[in-house]
Amino acid sequence: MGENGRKQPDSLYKQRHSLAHILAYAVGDIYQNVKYGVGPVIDNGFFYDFDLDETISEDDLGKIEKRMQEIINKDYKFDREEIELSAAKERIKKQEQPYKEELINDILTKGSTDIYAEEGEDIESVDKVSFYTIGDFSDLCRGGHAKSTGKVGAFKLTKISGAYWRGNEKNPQMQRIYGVAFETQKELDEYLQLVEEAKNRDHRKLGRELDLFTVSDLVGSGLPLMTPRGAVLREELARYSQELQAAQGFERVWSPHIAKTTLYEKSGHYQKFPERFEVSSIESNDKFMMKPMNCPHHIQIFARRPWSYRDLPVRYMENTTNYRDEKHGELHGLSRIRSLSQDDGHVFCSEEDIESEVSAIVGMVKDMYKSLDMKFYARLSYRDSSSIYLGDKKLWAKAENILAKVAKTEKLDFMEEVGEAAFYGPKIDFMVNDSLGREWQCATIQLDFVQPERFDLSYVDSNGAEKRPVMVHKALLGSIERFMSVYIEHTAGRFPVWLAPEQIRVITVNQEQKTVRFAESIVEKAKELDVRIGLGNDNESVGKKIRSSEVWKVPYTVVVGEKEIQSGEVTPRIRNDLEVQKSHSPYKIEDFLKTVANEARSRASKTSL
RNA sequence: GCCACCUUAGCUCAGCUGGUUAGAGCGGCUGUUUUGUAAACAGUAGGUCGUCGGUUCGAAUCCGACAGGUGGCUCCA
Repeated sequence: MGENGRKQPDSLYKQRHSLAHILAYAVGDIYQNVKYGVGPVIDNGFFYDFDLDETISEDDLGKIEKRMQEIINKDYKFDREEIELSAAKERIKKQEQPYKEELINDILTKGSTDIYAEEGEDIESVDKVSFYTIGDFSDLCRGGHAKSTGKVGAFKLTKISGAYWRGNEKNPQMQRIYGVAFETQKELDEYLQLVEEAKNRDHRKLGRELDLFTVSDLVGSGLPLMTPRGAVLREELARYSQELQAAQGFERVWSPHIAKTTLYEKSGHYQKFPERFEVSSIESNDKFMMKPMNCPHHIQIFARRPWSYRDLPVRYMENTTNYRDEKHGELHGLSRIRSLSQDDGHVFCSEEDIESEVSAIVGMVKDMYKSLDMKFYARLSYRDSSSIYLGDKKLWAKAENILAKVAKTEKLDFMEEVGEAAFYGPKIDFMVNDSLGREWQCATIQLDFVQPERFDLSYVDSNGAEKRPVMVHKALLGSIERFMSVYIEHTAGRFPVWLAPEQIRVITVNQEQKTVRFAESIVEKAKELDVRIGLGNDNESVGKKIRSSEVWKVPYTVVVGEKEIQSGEVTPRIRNDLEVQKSHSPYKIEDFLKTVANEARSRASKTSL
């Protein structure tokens, strides 16, 4: 029973749980020799795992749904029965259900079916288990059901997948059938519509339609290529991140994309990165690898010379690409790739400076997501009592207090989670909400007590004593490509002016010399002001060219013809999501262009025209 | 990597159970038109139907392998 399941309203939870049973009943009716796994409630519905002789495909879902509906129509009561464990074991043995038998055995030895529970650890005295029966289908189950099969709301089977028994790839693979379910058909329809909307906003679809990026089989999967338009978006985001950091004293550094593996052996990353790309040299015996992260490089830049407490904090930033050989099946558009760029940065400071440094970075995160018009909350991740965490316990406690204090003084919307810290230090992860209500981890601030130790970093304090600096890792966007995927879906490709690959499109009313020359003069003036402008001078109707500009989601479209040539004024057509109020008045061309340039510079999310 | 599904023109997709020269819309190109705020008209070029192999008189269609893609593989009676 997942945490997620528990957060649901009780009645909905019971309906979904009941549907899982009904699904199992239906599958048992349709197929021979069905071995049942587990069937829990999940975020928007339920699933059930089966071990079947034949493989089912999505085409079979309709058939199963139909049988489920029949069971629902019969309105069977959910009958609860409590029996002794030993009797239950016998009963299941007779049914020849090996998976259920394993569960019973776990209850017997561990008092729980939790796969993470250690044998012998906190054995509850369980002597009875319950079975729930509907019609002639009976299942071992803790409970939580609707009164009868007729009271389960609206559902739809959605997909099918392979899933290992108890999530362990050494175990047999079972067939998992997923369903979504809600109290009413209306809610179900709304949910399905949201899924549909998400499909329409899929960044891979928009990436193609708006010509932002491409993938090539020859270059390799998970290695996206940025087109001119995509490169603009990417550069603008990256530039903003660096401007925010530079304002807080971060200096730009640069490091090569490969390094000797000994660097990562020393940092401790080598063992922790089985998904590394190794690089061999024909000339030398040294082993190299593509850098999976940047901290060891920045550490080496810091370590080049001795430091005084007067020099601290030292802050380095670099927008650069890391390489990680992710599992093939996990690659996805721009969000899960093998060459990911980070707006990375590292601070080397004294313990006393942690608070002000973290606070400054929190300030950047706020600025960044305000400009991007996205809401977020913070998750403070602390250590628990387990032994995986390295570094001085007192320092940990102090640092965790500092993070909490900063979260309060910065008035962050935050939650605290014990046991979620990195092994090298506590952290703040920022969870960004997109316009469809989904959550993404983007920005992060991580304290690190381990790497300064491993690389023996030091500075001289005011008493002349050698001291160990603390390291702070930070990223505002996280992976820039991944952020792009989130942002493309958040905006549905309707970027604000400062990020739009094409900010203005000039459309000609005809192809007469005079008109074309006038349009070209506007393009030239715009370019002088660093405004990104396109020219729509095809031999097409004005309506067609306006449509094209809309389809490409260009913020401003201006049509020029005789009238504009005479007046020297244009009436920009504004993309509707940017409009504050509708008052399309004519602007002198120079004023219009300057306003657009200013909007871009100020990173405004709405138009001021 | 594992499970299921998919792969036909630059894009979106037809092509029924194998049967003449594989189709459409958009986009591209050429021409006509010279357009005033979300799609003018006509013509035309694009495809060894993902790759390789097999079955067959005959394969886009059936079978197999491989490649690439999509959804999932975290939710524990």
